[in-house]
Amino acid sequence: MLGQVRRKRVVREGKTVEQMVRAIADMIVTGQMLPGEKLDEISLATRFEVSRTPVREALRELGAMGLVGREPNRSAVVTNVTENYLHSMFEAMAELEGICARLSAERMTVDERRLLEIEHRASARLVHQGADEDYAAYNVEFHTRLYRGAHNEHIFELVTQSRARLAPFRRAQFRLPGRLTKSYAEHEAIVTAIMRADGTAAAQAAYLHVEIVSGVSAIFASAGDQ
Amino acid sequence: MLGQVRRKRVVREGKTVEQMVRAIADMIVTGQMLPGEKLDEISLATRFEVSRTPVREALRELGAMGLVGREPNRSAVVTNVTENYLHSMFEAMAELEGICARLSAERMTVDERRLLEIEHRASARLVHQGADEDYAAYNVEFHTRLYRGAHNEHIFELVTQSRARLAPFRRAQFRLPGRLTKSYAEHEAIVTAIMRADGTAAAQAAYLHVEIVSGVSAIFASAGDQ
DNA sequence: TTTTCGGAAAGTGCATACACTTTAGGTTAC
DNA sequence: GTAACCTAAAGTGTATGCACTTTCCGAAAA
Repeated sequence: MLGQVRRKRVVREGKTVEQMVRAIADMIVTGQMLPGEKLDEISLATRFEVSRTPVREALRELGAMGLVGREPNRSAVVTNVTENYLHSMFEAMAELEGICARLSAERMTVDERRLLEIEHRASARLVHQGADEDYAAYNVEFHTRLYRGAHNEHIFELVTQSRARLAPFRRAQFRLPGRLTKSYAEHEAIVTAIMRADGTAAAQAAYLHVEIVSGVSAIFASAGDQ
Repeated sequence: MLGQVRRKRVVREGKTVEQMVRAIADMIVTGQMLPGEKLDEISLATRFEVSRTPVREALRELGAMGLVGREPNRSAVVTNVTENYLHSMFEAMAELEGICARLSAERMTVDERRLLEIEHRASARLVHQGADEDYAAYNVEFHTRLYRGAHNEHIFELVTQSRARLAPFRRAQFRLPGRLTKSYAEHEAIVTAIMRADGTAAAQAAYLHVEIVSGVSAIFASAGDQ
């Protein structure tokens, strides 16, 4: 059974690296890999059953995305930011979400508005059930809707990218008692303003919402420091 | 003299890829390479006197930065965006600069404010001389000062990255007659607002400034389309 | 006991090799 | 003359090899 190496698809679709990037990014964003953890090329190569070459390319891309840090001649490391930088990311997030909310209030189509409101109302059930996992998933969707509603591709990319980078540091915010209910109320303010096409109010409500999340998450972030 | 291959530094500082990224990015941003142009790995490898391996990593990174586009089994291409996307980038830029200006108005130290004003006044000379090259260089500095003045690292990164991606499409704006003088006047409005610590006015002035640049540059962008 | 030093083991950086894909001409069929 | 096909050349995707660097650990020195 020597050399029985199951040649994975010999057809070249050029997707190997992309898949690895997604897989690794997901592990980082969902917290299966923690800030500070090392990512050595050989282990990853073994894990994904490829050679080091595509692994290196994936790490390079993750580095450019800001999810891992790289220094010459040493292993890539899941990005761990200073408290100061973390704060700047939350602030940036608040500003960006504010912009998205304002633009959404001004530009969302009738359908987009309707869907936003319907889904928001529906999320009340999750709050009452105290289903934090499900609410967290809904929450991601809610914010994505806001980003899309701004009808600006580049801003969408910026805010999405920022959110991914921030994700490893804001885990588990909904486990705090009462946070679910408050989050719902904050969403309510944003939705209402958007339905009224009141850009200023929407921006303000969104900014406040992120600022609160920032405060809640910071606790967890500092707890995870080494 | 066979195999006389001038071993480039045998010492591994791990900077090869980084240097190439910078070099290529610079060519794209300064317009030595135009949107749509192909970047084939072999030519680049020859040009930089390295093998394809580091070239590929550099291209991967440039791809993540948004400066080149990549598709499976074909050469990397200098990013060429749709008019729609270009518009979204300009709008994002205006929003981001608005934020930076507002935060600068609120947060710049006394020294930063002083320097901003002094340099701004000094740039009047370049305007009178009609030195568009030099003014363009100063202009980059001026905006960088604004980005830094916001005292937010992440926003600085976002806006810097966006500016780089936009650069290939806004070349030569200062060659339009009268643009230099108008640009100076717009800067003046921003500087004045910042000196007065009037965040709202600064944001508004900065937004307007970018919006005007956007209009001016769009002409060139569409002229460069293929 | 702690520090310092040496050297093997583990890991990164780049070159090279080769399989596979796309591209570009030229040739044949219509 | 044009369209369809075929094939060689050019180019990309990944594996492998080797030089170099970092890391780790045990032995010697303080």
